[in-house]
Amino acid sequence: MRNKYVMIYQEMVQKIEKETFKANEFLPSENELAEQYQTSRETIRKALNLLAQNGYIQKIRGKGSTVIERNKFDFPVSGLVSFKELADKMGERPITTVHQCAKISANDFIQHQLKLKNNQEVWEIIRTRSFSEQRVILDKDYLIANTVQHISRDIAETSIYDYLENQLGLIISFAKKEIIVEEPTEEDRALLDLEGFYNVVVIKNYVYLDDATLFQYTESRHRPDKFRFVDFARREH
Amino acid sequence: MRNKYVMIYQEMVQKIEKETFKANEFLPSENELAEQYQTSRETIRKALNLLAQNGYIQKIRGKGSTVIERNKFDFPVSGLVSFKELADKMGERPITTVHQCAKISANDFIQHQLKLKNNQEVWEIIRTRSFSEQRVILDKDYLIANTVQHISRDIAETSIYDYLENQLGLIISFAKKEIIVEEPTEEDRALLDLEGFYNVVVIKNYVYLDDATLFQYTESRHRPDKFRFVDFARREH
DNA sequence: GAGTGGTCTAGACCACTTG
DNA sequence: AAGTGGTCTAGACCACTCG
Repeated sequence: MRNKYVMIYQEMVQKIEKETFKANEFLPSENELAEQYQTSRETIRKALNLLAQNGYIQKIRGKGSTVIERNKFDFPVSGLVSFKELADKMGERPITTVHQCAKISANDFIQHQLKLKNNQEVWEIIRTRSFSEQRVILDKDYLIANTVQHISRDIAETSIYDYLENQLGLIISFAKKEIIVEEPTEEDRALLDLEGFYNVVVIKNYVYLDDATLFQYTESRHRPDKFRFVDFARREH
Repeated sequence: MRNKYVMIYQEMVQKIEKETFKANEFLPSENELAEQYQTSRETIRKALNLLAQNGYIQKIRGKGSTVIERNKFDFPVSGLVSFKELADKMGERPITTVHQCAKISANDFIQHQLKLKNNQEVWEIIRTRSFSEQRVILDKDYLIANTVQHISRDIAETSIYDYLENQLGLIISFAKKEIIVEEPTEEDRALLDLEGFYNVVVIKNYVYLDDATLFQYTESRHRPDKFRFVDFARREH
């Protein structure tokens, strides 16, 4: 409802998903779109750039913008998408079990990850996710207690992000992720169903707010058969 | 030498890396930069948007743009970066061994991956990468022969991408990646040093040209201890 | 109220593709 | 030559932060 170019972007996403604009066809030209939407060409171009960034269209100089064929299920949209997010989109909701949800004094490891001074407090939340009765993902979250005053078990069971963004009004701006493979720890063995598996895939996630402060460190530890990431990336030139 | 905003972007990247602009400090305002570079504010904004997208700066409304602290070694720059790319940046160049480099008729699997008709030809290139005398990465590349007429063993040994972009003038535009963990195949066991390992990490990569045509499918198969991906991602709002 | 980044405009010139 | 997307401009108004 706010920005014109975001609204145009969203409207065009709809048209692509509803196949008003079909894959491999050309969109109307920028001048035509500017006319249709009663706006300037630069505003249309902002909308088209969003579409291109998110893998909906490919712009071709001198010709026009074509709709990229996308496999709805394999490549849901833009950017890095984890197994849990993919499962959510498919309607397979995991069962979440909260093992720990408490304010603690950060240990050395967490101090280092979150660049904290001595004895700062953090919320530690440890959860497992089960699909078809198998505990396959272990999520360990650490949030700086100065920024997040309180988290209840209920919130941990539903959605922390929803709480942070919609209740507390925090704005998450960017994240740095690292993906590696490790041997399971004793904790992994205890909390996940790892019989017959020799590795876990670990996604380390450093989350920043809109003032560029680091406020959360997360480790998401996956059983390897339930790990899958997809990514759409434009090449830099 | 080309676009003003790209030149400004590159110049500012230099200044950030040389710490003329230091982490957590504010850049000059957009108006000041427009003045300095003798250009319009919109052009400056294009440069700043590139910096923001690539994780160099964070823009804060009403305040200014601050330089994001980046761990040079852990998070080299923007987007998804693989183990091999990370190693390259560290100056640890792997030794490449070419096992196969031939034009073949696509089998069912490759036909499906590259969405080919019957009996189309592809270049099949199979290579291993060794670090410290250990063969840890197996790269299997398939390129549509209509687009790429010829590839020599020499090219496969050095850089295919350099050849495609600089010699053939192909423009690679975007890619879809999928990362999963599998049990090693017999081929993996034969070509990699996998003693004591039970998994390989597989990165499937679908590469598209600037006219949005799919022209390459790659599988990069990593020994799990030599797999590492890092990613910088902005959150969509 | 002064300064910041965010959006939007109307117009210009360019490089590229196609008939 | 006409149409396309790519760049650039100079100016406008807005929402936000901070003293």
